[in-house]
Amino acid sequence: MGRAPCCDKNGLKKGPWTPEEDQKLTDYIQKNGYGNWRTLPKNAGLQRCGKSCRLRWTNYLRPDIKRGRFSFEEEETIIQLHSILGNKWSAIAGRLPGRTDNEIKNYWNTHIRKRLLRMGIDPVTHSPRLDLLDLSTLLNSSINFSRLIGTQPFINPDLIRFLSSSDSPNLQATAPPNFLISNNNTQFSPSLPLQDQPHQLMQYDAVAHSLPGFASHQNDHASAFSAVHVLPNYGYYGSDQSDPETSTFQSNSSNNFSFQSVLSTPSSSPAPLHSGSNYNNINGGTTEDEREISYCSDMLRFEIPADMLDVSDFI
DNA sequence: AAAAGGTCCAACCGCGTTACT
DNA sequence: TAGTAACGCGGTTGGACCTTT
Repeated sequence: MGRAPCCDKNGLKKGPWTPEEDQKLTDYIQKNGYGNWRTLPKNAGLQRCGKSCRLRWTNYLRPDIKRGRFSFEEEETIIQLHSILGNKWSAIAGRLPGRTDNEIKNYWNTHIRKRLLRMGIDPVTHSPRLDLLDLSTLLNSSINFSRLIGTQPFINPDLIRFLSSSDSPNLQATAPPNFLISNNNTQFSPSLPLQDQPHQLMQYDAVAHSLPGFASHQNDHASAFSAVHVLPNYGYYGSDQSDPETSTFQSNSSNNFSFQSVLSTPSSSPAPLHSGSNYNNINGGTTEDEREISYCSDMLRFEIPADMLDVSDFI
């Protein structure tokens, strides 16, 4: 019944690989390929289990592995793919030639994740963190605008009560979604990921009003309304927010979200968003802080080639 | 110069899925 | 079809190295 045991676990070596072991593994795979990890260690004369050999090969010895610092474009790609795929490191690695899932995972946890946190962006949801925002500004702008256009408040009264209470110190963008109201009465679905929730638009609406970058709209509610309602699902990148024709995020079509709409490059865009001088020295000594500033200045406009972001096979 | 704290990354662990008998 | 092991993936760890005090 079942397969024969792949190997005798007893007596197998663990821990760091020696140069001799690396050479044995490399020589064997170059001659015979790596079709069967179960029998490979024995045939190659290694006191390792197949799993360890596979890991060593795929993460370190593979000849096509790209070494060295991640480029700015690679970082961007990782961030955007992560916002869509989550912690699907192997899927992300598949879009970054020469990079391994382990390498990307490590880089995310040690660099990108921390940078996003410093920028006030939740690295899990890729949303601005509400606990870092001025909540009174958020509430006032929302309520004042409601008065102006004569509609119901944008924010659920439950949210106001929640924010007013003293026991909500850690409110984030991941706060209970029932606090948010969609203007077309769509409901939160627990089975859907957060980014697919129809009311997320309204969540960004509220957040956007309190972001510094939206200050210029504070005295122009009409334009603020327009801009907010064409925001793509991920607040710091996407298509041209000022042009409703290039976005499927119309105020009356928040259920029409498609990954294609997020991933595709609007034909009306005259140039890649990162073609500016900010990105001319990406691999030539860009510091962590400089990268962070670049991210901050472009939080609301990100773009990468659509073919790189074709994730239809993961959905 | 040395200790403390932080960062980086290779490697291991555990679990879900797939393949085999 | 059931049982078992291999495979592949994401999460975590441990130690080497670096930076700061």
